[in-house]
Amino acid sequence: MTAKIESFVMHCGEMGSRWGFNRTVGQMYGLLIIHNESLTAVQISEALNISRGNVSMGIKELQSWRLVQVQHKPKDRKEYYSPAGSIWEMASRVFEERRKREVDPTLSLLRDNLLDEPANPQEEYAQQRMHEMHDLLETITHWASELQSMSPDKLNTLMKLGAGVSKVIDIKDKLLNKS
Amino acid sequence: MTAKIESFVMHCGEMGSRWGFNRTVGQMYGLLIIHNESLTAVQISEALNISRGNVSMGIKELQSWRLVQVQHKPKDRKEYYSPAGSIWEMASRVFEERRKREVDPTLSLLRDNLLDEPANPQEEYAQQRMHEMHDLLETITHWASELQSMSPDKLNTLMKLGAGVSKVIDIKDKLLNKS
DNA sequence: TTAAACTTTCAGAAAATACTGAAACTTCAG
DNA sequence: CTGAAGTTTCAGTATTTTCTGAAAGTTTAA
Repeated sequence: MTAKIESFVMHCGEMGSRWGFNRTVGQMYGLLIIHNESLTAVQISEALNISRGNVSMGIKELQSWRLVQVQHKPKDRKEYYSPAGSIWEMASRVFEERRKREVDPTLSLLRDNLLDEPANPQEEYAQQRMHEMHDLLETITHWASELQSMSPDKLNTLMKLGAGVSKVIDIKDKLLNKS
Repeated sequence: MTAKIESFVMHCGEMGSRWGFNRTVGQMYGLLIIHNESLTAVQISEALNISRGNVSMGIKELQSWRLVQVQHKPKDRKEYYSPAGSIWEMASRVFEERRKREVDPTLSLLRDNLLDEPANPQEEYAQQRMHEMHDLLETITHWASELQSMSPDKLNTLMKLGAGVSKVIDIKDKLLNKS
């Protein structure tokens, strides 16, 4: 590993926990991303100086995020790991998985809590706030999944348009009102 | 605290670490959100059964996220804490702070790493990937900040439109091409 | 079958993180 | 000033999370 590659891998380690996994899992993922060939568990454990068992657990974790692929080579029993999909897909999956872990449970708790009638003024206030949270999270989640269903191309156009969408929507409204 | 309120507060605690802070900070924030009046440090520590010192640290943390406000009441030296801003603003701040903590450092590392020429084919490949990551993160960050600068109203319209934006943009393109 | 070449699991150790409570600090009324 | 009423800090402790390495499990070539 050259210095530059190492700095990237170590950075992924440091950021790991902020991205939703732990240090070694972050390093492993970073390594797989910038390495041009798929790697075996032993290669990973040597490159990062971690135990073989830890690599196994880390791969499992990355698989639960749908971020790694396993390959096999002829005449070779080892498993070869590489990142699953393009950079775009990776970002998309991290985003989606985080939504599942960070938002969905809350949405479901809020829904449950909002089912019963408030028993006193304090609960009424609490429910109001929960209602606001629920609606906001719902809207955002729904929107996010719509965006993810768009083609990368379209999405790119949209993003490049930036706050300009607002104008485009205004134009649409005007057209509709005229007719 | 009634059972329903408690369940919400405890949930915030459990989710705390996934949202970027720790259990008690999550609970504290949950409590402040659903409580209709601002609370003193002692009230918080009693409600959550945590030490006074811990409350102080937690408030500091929440302040670093710009999520709590301090108030004072006449004839009273105590500090009263309440959530800063509407639910919308809270979501927006959490989003923004997370971007700062989770994306900005990586963007800056990538930028640095991309400054020097690759020294060998391996580094060349690595830089290609870093370039892709950089561009993607840059685009998303830029877009996110543009969105955040839009008024909540406009943003809401946009979100409700969902994947429908795509059609609106198509229409715009056709109009432009015709002229 | 067997055994070599792998992978996975998991109990216990190590490391990181969070929490307590007492001491230090701050502010302000008298 | 003084001291009462508050807040903050931080060393030490408790808790949680992560990591290791050896044992158990799996797969396959011969």
